[in-house]
Amino acid sequence: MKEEQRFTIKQTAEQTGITEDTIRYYEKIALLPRAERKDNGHRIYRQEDIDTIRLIACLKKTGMPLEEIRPFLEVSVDTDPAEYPELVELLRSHRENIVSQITSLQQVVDFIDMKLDEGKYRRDCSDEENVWVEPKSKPVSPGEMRYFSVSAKTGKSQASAK
Amino acid sequence: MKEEQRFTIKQTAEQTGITEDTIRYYEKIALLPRAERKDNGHRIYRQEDIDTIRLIACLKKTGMPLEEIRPFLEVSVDTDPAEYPELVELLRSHRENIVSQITSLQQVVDFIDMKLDEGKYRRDCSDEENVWVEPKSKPVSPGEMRYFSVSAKTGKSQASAK
DNA sequence: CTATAACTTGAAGTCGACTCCAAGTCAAGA
DNA sequence: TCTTGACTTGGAGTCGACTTCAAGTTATAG
Repeated sequence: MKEEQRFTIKQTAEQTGITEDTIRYYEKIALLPRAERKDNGHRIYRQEDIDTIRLIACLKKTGMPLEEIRPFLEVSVDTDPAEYPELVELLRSHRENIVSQITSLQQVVDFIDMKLDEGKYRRDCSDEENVWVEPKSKPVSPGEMRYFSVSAKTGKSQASAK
Repeated sequence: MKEEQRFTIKQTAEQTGITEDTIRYYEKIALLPRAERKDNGHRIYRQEDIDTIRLIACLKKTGMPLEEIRPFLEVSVDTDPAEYPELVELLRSHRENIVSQITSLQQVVDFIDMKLDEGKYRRDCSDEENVWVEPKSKPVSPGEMRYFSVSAKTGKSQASAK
């Protein structure tokens, strides 16, 4: 009934944006489970594996080191996290981290906005007992930061001003 | 009229959360300008320097590599960025990066929330042609992500479940 | 039959960002 | 005077995360 699609490592790399080498590396350090092999020894991946790799990529983007990603992969497979209270704690705690990271990022955006539309003073950027400059303009153009939908622009800009 | 306060490297480290070694390292790679010295050769820092170091810390938190931070420090001192159009471009472009990073983080928060309040399915996390699971709960408890004020909790949680 | 492409493996190399070390200077206290 | 502490320097070492390499296998195309 189900004819699940299989992918080569190359296709997988293309779909996830993670290089073949890196995928093999993740397998080597057991971040990914040992992939199934064809008779000739070549790795094969299914959609599920691709999702996992994407999740890794996503967590990595948030600056999470590989070792911290590990437990997330366990919880993310099929488990009901309620059965693993320590994992729930982990999730909560990382959620806090991320929310605070978002705040941090938001401050940088504000800093940039401030610079962009006046370029005068400058304030600090600590997170304890935070004294931030008064937001005289928009905190972040509210349309741009709609939580969902990345607005199909390729997103990949790499600072490059000579 | 102004009696500007000076700080030792130790005090500076304490105030910024960056270690002395790292501060010296930043000076070594010229991310920070060579600090003034006392007669005995000891470094001295003023508030301005501390602000700069805090800015570095803040940008680092956003995952920006040191080399990319460099141009930000130039613009951040006293310059009106309008005079440096390439810097304006850099700022805009990094702003885009960050906004997209925030979206990415937001997705992780959503993933976690989803896991936390059901732990059933699992969706991917790519940013091109993004198919995200329907947000059945709050996108991120809206109070928590108030752009300003990190709500004086120490913010420093480090995943640690045995 | 041979060459090319797509993979495999284990091991070594690279790079960014620290982090540590050894040796030295200087000032103040017991 | 000796010791302690806070610093200085240059250089070496570490660590995470790749990235590259060399050598080998297998499948298909010319």
